[in-house]
This record gives sequence, structure tokens and C-alpha cells, in this order.
Amino acid sequence: MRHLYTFVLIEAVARAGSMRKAAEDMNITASALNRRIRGFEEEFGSPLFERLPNGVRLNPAGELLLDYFRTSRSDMQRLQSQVADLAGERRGHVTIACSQALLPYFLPAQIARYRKEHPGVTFTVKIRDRARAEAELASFQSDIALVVEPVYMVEFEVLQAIPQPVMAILPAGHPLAAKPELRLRDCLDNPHIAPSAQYGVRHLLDLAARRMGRKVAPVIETESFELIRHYVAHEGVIGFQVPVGLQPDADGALCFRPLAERDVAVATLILGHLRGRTLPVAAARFAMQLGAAMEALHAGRG
Amino acid sequence: MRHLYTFVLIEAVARAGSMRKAAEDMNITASALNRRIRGFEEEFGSPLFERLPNGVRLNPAGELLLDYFRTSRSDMQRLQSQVADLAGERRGHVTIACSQALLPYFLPAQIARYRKEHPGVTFTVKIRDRARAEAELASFQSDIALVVEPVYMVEFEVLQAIPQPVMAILPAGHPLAAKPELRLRDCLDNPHIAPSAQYGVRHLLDLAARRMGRKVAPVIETESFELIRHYVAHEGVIGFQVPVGLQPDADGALCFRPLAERDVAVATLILGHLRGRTLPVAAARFAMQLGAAMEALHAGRG
DNA sequence: CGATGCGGTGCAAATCCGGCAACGCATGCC
DNA sequence: GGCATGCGTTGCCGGATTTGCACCGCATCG
Repeated sequence: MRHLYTFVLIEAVARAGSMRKAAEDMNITASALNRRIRGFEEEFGSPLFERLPNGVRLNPAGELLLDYFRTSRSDMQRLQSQVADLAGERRGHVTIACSQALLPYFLPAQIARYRKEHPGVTFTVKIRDRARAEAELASFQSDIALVVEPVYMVEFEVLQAIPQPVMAILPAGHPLAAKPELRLRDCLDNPHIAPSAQYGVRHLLDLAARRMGRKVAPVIETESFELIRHYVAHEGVIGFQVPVGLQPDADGALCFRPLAERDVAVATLILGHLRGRTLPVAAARFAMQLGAAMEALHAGRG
Repeated sequence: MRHLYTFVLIEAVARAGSMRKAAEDMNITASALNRRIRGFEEEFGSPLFERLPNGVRLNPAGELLLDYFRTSRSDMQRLQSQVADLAGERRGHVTIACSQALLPYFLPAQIARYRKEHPGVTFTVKIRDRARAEAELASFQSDIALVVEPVYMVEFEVLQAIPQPVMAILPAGHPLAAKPELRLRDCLDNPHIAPSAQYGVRHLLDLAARRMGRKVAPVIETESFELIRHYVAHEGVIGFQVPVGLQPDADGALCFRPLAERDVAVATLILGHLRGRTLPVAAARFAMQLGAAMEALHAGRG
């Protein structure tokens, strides 16, 4: 949108922390950028940046203006989406910030299902841990978030939430696989592989272990849930994941057993968006579909 | 604001109903205007106007866009006001739509009082009857409205409301002036002067008269409350006005007597703004002052 | 104390945009 | 039926705005 170009530049400068860096990012010269910003500051009636010896930084007025711009841009996109919708085109773009657990099975299936009905809609999928997903929403960089056990924020509006008991991933022949439900103690006594600290599942495991005076001591600690799933079969260690990240009927090499609820708190899969925001048509409809799918998932297992 | 100029043009075209007329209004040529609009339509992805043989008209997409623009502009103004405020300048502009009764005494006093503290704030005062005042708010053309007995609208958010019994204005020596309270019947039996139909006071008088099978039959019917006030002394007829439109201690030529409440319903002076809107700082503070002044007025009399 | 990187500025080139005139078209009027 | 009027629209050109380049003053740092 052309009439918002100046704001895009302002945002770039704010992000880069210096006009010259921002100018390079935006493929214009520093002088052009500088003049645009000074020009706007004059028109606006107040400086937006503090000029420091090694760059610039937004002042309070600039922060306020950036807020204005971000909501303004978001509104404009929603408007375009609405207009495209009433023209019968059902076009649009959905940006979603989600936990890694959603990537292998749940989200691809859902996106495919949605795009089958509305091929004009495109997607951006960002992997964000719990805290950063909410920052994404707050700065309008994502429309919706789908995360496991997010940190609580007042600006987060929950659309749907379902429980997700933490599951142990076992190789098919593992002795513990005989039991229908596992104790955390048994898992910790065996070699195991766990996600690193920023993930929700690990957080719950750490809490539970500390409560019983133990520690999670994985042979491998990783940021990749995919690595966990695949490594379990190779060495015969125990992995952890929530159900939504597991294919209900694997090929027989792995089996999944829930951890006892009295040991490890049940995780929650939460779908939400920024409180008070009106989503673009496409994002709103996709969120509705996700909510229904979560509901079905929950009902199907409970 | 330069970056919103295209929207201003779009608004002008929507208002004029034709590009050539709008171009004349905005002091540019029709071709320039046309190109701006076509250019924006292309960038936006959808036409905004239906092209008719004798002009243009907004289509639904255009209506939506105009909404977006008006809130966007209003937000920008509020932002500038906020920034000026945090710079300690207390600048800004307040646009107020009000009933005629407020013009002679109440509003001038209030504005003077506010400007004494904040000389940087300027005012626009529009005279609007009850219905049009609310239309002004809805299209962001006024910040606040101060009207007598407004028609009810869901989008109107009441900040303060005080009762205003309808008063009769009598020449000092008038026989009816002996009574502390007048009956409507007595007034109608004497020659009287009344505001025309669109005004709140007249509306209440008409309702009351009809209830007792009478009619308001003024010797003069006028849109000017000032004329009413001044004419009463000249011919000795009875005029009508709400207290806020009357100077408490006149020079002795006139006296004011309330009409019996069982005859004529008490009017209401209402201060409000558009529901859900966040006012610019200056407008919000001025509205707060007005609210307090109304409160004091009410307490002082009751 | 030179090198580096910063924001800001003078000047010429390039780009954008507005005004003028004209076109195609529909309508209204003799 | 022709003529006039008013509408949106478009090619062309001149002027205003913006951009890129080179450069300045300044602060920091090795």
C-alpha cells in the first residue's frame, strides 16, 4: 500500500536502530530515507526518533505512531480481505504462529483441507515458542496462534483449548510398553530424550520431576521434535510429545503411552488471537475450522 | 495529513456524486482526480465506485473503505493530540455539535474557561438539531455533541445528562408572572412565540398540547432562539426556552417561570460522543469539564 | 590521530503528478 | 434527428517532488 510507505520505512528504521542500516534493508539511499522521515516528523508535528551518536531510537511519540500504523495496516488488510470476500473471490492470506508439535500432522492436514475449499487463500506458518507466539500477535505479525501451554497474557484471547496429556514415545518392544499408563519415575530411570527448556512439554516434565526431587536428565536435549520421534526407534530411548504431535496409527515401530496425570500435569493446546482484534475474513474462517477440528480431536479421544 | 489525501478525495467524490464536481470542490482538475482514484482502485484491488451515466456512486467496497478512512483519520488526530499532550503543549482542536440553546451563555463561558488554561486548543462550534448532531458524530465530523433531548441512537454514548424543565419567558410586567409556576393552558391562551418543529423544546410543547387537545399556535415561529428572547420584551408575548439558554439574572426586563411538570415533560440536556470512540485528549478533557459544569448547574438549581 | 559509522544537506537527475485538451458516450432538449 | 451538455477517461507535456550522489560535521574507537 503506497500511502503507508512512509510508515513502513519508519518501522524499518525502528527495527534496524539506524537510518543507514534501514536504508540498505529497504533498498533506498540513506539520504532519501532521512528526508522522508524528517519530512514526516515535520508534518506530524513532533520528532519520532531520539538521535543518538550511534543511531536512532523511537521516542514515545514514535512508539505511539508505530502502534497506530500497525493497527491501521492490519485494518487495511482485513478490509481488503472483506472486499475480496464480498466479491466472491475468497482470497486472502493467513499468518499463523504455532508450536512445533503441530507441524508434522495436525497443521498440514488442516491447511490442506481449508485450501481445498478456498484455493485463493495462502498461508505463512511460523514456528514460535510460547512467549514469542504472543509477541507475534501483539505486533500484528501473525493473525492466530496455536500453541501448547502458552504463557498467560491478558492480550491473548482464547478461541479454543483442549487438554493434551503428555505421552511417552517408546520403541515397540520396550518393556515399559506393557503398561497402559506410565509413571514419570519409570521414564526418568530409563535413558530418555527431551525437548529443550523453552518448550511446554519440557516445562511440565521439569516441574513434575522437581516435585518428586528428581531431574530430567536426557541423553539428548534438542529443539527438534522430529529428531525426538525418529531417534526413539534408533536407540530405544524414551521420548515425549503431546498427542496432537503424534500420528494415531504409526507403522508399528513406535508406541505411545500417556504419563500418569498424578505425576505430570496435562498440557493444553490453545488456539487464540490478539484480544480485541477483528481478524481478516480468511483468518477468522480458518481459525473457526481449527477450533472445530480441536473440538473433534478432544471428543474423539475422550 | 499528506498520506491520507487520496482518501480525502475519495470522500469528496462520494459526497459530490461526481468526479468533476468533486474536482472543482477540491480545486484540482477532473483528470488528476480521476487518475488518483483509478490508481488507488487498482492498488486496492477493487473498484470503489459504480460508474453511472450521470456520475458515480460508492459501491459496498467503497463504503467499507470510507469507514476505514474516517476512523483512521480520527485515530491520527487523536494520536497527534496525545503526542502534543505528552510534549506538554496541550494543543488540539475540538469540534462540537450543539443545540442553539447553548450558544448565548453556557458554551461561550465554558470555552473561555477552557481556553484560559489551554490557549493552544482551538474550537469549532456547529449548530445542529438533535438528529443531525448524531449524524455528525457518526461520520467523525464532530467530537462531542451537547444537545437538548436528542433522538435515541445506539451509537450515542451519554457522558452526562441533566434535566431541563421548559421555562416560559415573560415580559417583566406580565400578569402570569405573579405565579411561581405556569400551566401550559395559560401560556397557550396568551399570544406566544415558539421555536420551529425540529427543536426539542417545541417538540415537548407540541406533545403536551396535543395531550390536552390543544395546539401550539405561535404568533411567530422561528429557528432563532435569540429572536425569541428579544421579541418577548417588544410585544409582550410568551416565549419558551430551557434554563441553560437563559441568563440567571437578566436585566429586569424579562422573567422566567417554569411550566408545570404535569403539563410539559422535562427536557434533558445531554452530553455525549460516538460510542466506542476514543476522543482526542483535548476533546476528552473539554468534555470532562462540560460534564462537571452540567453537574454543578444541576446541583446548584436542585 | 586516523578510521569508521552516524545523521544531515546541496545539487543534479529521474520520477511522479497535475493541468490542458480531446475522446467516447449517454442523456436531454429543441 | 441533430445538437448541446455533462459525464468518465486518456495522451501529452511541463512543473513539482523525490531520489541518488557526494560531501559535511560529529562522535566513537582502536
